[in-house]
Amino acid sequence: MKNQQVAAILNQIADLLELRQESPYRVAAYREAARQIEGLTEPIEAIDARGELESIPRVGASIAAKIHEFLATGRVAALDQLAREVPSGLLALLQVPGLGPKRAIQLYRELGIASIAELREAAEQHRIHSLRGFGEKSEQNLLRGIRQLLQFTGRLPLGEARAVAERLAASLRRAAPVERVEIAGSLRRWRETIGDIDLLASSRAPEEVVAAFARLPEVAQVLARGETKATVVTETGLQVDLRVVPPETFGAALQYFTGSKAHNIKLRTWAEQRGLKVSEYGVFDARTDRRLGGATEEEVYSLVGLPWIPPELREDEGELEVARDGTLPRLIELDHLRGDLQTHTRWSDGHGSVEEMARAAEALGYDYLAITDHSESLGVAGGLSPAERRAQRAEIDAVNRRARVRLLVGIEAEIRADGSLDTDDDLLAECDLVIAALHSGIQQPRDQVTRRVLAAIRHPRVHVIAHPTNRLLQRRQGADLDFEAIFAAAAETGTALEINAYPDRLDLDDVHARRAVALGVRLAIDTDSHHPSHLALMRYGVAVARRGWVPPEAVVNTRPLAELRAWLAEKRRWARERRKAA
DNA sequence: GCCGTTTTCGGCCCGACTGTTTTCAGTCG
Repeated sequence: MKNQQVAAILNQIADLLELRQESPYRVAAYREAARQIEGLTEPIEAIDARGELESIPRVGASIAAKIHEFLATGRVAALDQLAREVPSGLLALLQVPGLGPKRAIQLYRELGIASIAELREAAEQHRIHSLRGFGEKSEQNLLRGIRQLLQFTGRLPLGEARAVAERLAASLRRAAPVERVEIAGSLRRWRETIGDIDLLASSRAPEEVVAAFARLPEVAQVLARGETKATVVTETGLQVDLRVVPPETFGAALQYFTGSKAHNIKLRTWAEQRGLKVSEYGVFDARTDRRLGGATEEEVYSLVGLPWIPPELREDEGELEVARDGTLPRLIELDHLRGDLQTHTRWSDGHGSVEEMARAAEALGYDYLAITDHSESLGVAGGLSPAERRAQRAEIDAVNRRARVRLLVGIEAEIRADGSLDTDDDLLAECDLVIAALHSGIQQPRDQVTRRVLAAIRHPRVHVIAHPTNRLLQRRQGADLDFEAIFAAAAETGTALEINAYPDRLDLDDVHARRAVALGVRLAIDTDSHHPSHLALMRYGVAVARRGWVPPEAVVNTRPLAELRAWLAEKRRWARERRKAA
């Protein structure tokens, strides 16, 4: 699947066009197309083979031809041509915060700077401040931008950023005269990785709020500070933007700063067609400039003729269109979950006892909890031998006799290199719930690794496929699975695919979850807890599901225990019927 | 370069902050 490579090439063309100071709309066109392709679940090779590249939104004849050329030859002549005209190091300069195409070009033309190293050297030798449009401050800012780039290049996983943002918001509520403080930006949309934190506050005394924000102990450095907004860096190198607005415009501001950019552009364009103007200050009559509202987000959407749209959907992936048609999906919520289907205890590599896990589940109000310690072959994770598993079952039975929550006897079995499971059928038969997972050989070629997962899906005892790709966010690429085949088999057999809520995994991701549900696949949202406190991570899995337009009825662990058991029995019925047919 | 319940051509969201300037360009989100 070459989708990410194609997207990278289009983004590269956009960068080069920007450095040549081509039309910003042309530049944006390439970036928009790249974004669309990043979000596809289907391999772009398959779309190209059908001759349907132009059916992808924002891909027209010109970009389609370049994609086709790349897939056929591995090169794009237009890109090679551009690359010859623009020194390669200039692209790297655009990564420096605060340095855009105009000044990057100027630095190249006037000082011959074409790499980050040369930029740093020139700034340190004070050769930049005398250029027209630059000054002492610009020179220092460039050095600071370089440091920031080198120290903190990647994006932060959602879980870490969320924790920092919630702490900062709470500190600000205590330290400043604010009515409200909310997390906005991609964090409010629960994107899986976060570039920076956006906070929005409402207050009658914005300057006091900005001042208090700049003084928070978590703040290491203030990058910019005005009357109503500030940008700071935390001790951990994370950038945080605060914006302060009066209460009557809070809704419009929250809507605006939540994004996404693409969602807002379309919303504003639609508003304009209705004779309205939408900004972070409210909704206005375009002709008279009279303000029509904006105290709440509901008001903003309503004035544009739309119902309120949940932040997780605001990616311009069709949500505005279904909102207009009155067919927004009903999304799953944390409260819908009745239990957790993947957890580990001290018996394998977890850190809590069966009893402690049960208590934690009861504290969350769950009806049931599956204990799914690793099977024997996963030695690194302390997998259980058959004898240990029988001893564990006795312990689970004992806890079940006194606990309010119902513990299910489960197992996380390994999918071996040949697609078989590492655990005997009779042991699987003793379990209430069988989860199968890939932990090794995930870098196998697409066909091979897909065949293994398909075999597990078709195994008569398997109920759930855990973390299907086994990716680790920003650390390990997941398996290159043929998801169309996986979804078809999962739908046919009634096997659930997991959305693993553990913040390092989030696997399935939002895009695949949406496609799976569209094809009738059932999902399970599990925390994969290795500690009683991990059960609370469920909200990250719910966020992925919501971003994937997943309704509660598509998720098996929203069901009451009796209905969950009925679903568990269905798979065995499917297997029996299949045997009969064969 | 893309796109169309205004348009197949002429648009393409809109405002804050910084640092340099004496009214604004560049950058960012």
